[in-house]
Amino acid sequence: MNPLQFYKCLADETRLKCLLLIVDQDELCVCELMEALGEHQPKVSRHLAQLRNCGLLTDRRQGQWVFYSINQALPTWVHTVLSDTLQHNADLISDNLTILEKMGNRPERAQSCCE
Amino acid sequence: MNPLQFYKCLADETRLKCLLLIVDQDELCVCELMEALGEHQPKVSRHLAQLRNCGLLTDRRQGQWVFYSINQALPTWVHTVLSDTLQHNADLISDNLTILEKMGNRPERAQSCCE
DNA sequence: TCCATATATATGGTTGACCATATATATATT
DNA sequence: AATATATATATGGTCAACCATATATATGGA
Repeated sequence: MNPLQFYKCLADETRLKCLLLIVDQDELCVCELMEALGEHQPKVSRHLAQLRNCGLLTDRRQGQWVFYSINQALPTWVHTVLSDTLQHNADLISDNLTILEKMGNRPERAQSCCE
Repeated sequence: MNPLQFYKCLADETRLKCLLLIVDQDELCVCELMEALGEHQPKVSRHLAQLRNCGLLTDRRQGQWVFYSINQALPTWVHTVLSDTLQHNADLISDNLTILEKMGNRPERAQSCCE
């Protein structure tokens, strides 16, 4: 992971919040992120695609939903930077987490075959 | 330190390299950074001013030179991110460090009054 | 067909590059 | 000491490139 590319990914409010929300929640789908952030679907989708193309996120489809999570193959220092940032700036997404928890109709996560 | 502003500062090659070089060398002046990066003076000066205005760097004038260093008042997580980034991506500035070490006429650092 | 998600295009705003110039200090010359 | 010059750094203006957003449309599964 090239640090310059990595920090460019973090240098946008929508992307930064998506990443921190996903770090906190392990896995979120586009509609949950839309709701939590109060942003339109194409905007969220576009930024998630960019984060996936850069290798920061991986996605898995389950029925109609696409769930995004942090790419576990990333080097340790990248995970450290992300969790340090969240830990010391939890207020940045606290409102979004509150909205997420109040959200109705959150998609059920199916167990994957081997869990 | 607002994380978004922080990461915007890191999301430019000139600024990222300036920061990592200064983390490595503790303190550098504009002419040393120009030489190490092979960039023109106004460009380097502009980016350093931005980093100082955001609170990432502090400067001290000594004769004709202005030395920049990391603002020690920054929160710990910021220092951690910077040193982690350098430690795991040393190759990013290794060429620049080589140039710096070969540079002639590097300004002498005066001891401050209390050291 | 409906719902969730992705993509294409156009537009507006931001940012960095570049050049010229300004300021400030040091050194040299008279 | 006064003046001229050199060096180090900062800043203002313009332009082009890039990026984010919005709208509209497309895809793909239930």
